[in-house]
Amino acid sequence: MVEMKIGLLANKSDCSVQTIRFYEKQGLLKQPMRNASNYREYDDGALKQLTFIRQCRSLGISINEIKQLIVLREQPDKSCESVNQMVKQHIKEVSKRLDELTHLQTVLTDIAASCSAGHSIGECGVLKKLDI
Amino acid sequence: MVEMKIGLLANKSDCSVQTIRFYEKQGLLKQPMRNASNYREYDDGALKQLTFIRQCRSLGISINEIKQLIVLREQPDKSCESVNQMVKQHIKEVSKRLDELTHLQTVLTDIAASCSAGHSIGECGVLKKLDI
DNA sequence: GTAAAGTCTATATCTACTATAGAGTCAAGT
DNA sequence: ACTTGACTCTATAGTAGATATAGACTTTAC
Repeated sequence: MVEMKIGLLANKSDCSVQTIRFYEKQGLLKQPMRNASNYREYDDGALKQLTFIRQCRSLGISINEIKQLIVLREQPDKSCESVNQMVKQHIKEVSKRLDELTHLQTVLTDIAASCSAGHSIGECGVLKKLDI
Repeated sequence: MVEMKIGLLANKSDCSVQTIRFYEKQGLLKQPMRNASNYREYDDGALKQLTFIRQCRSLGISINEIKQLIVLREQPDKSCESVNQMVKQHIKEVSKRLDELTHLQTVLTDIAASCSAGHSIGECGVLKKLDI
């Protein structure tokens, strides 16, 4: 398929129509051609670009970082050091978040276990734990 | 200490001054007394309340849920079932997020490992992986 | 007396979307 | 031809949970 309108692109990319327009406004997707009715017309290149964006987003790469990656991709001769740094940084952040959530899980589980027999707010073990 | 101004409360509660005012506007903290200069004057009860709020927030409990908890706490005779439900729900969500992040970690690690020898954008294994 | 630090309100900014209103367009069915 | 529903358009507002800023006032320390 050579051309498609925004709805079909949304289908193909598992991305809502509004999000596509949002990415365009953010400068992640370049402005597509418009047909006689002012409808956006996309080609397969746009689908590729959008797929790249979604892949990055699913990895927790921010919109600003994606912008940088898009610029970098146009300069094949430059060093890819910053790309590696970005990925390593994300690994660090994810590790940190994993640690936090793991700890949170134990705390929440402990709190849940303290539900007392009476089941009234006044003697609620859960609320007592929340109160530190 | 019987009374304190917002800066000291912020210190004691590990919470910024702006955040305290924000919680007040959200209805989590009741409006404190004001001194002659219109400065907020807090007592230890406010500190306790704020500590409760921060504890809940650190557990991922939303502001709206905290509002509900605050209402519930005033009714000691009612059932604490909804409190338990809330905690259980959070445990579920944290579990889900942990799974997601664990998967993300493996994907990111795999991508990082694909950094090729050349270290140029053009042959960047990392960027190639991002391109699906 | 003056300067720094603290406080006040109101408003804007952040991230990444999501939702809505109101208008225009297009294709299928009757 | 007409209508109905699905699709598209723009512009604007809303979400969560803060965080930051501007401009004015007050207090505190020297």
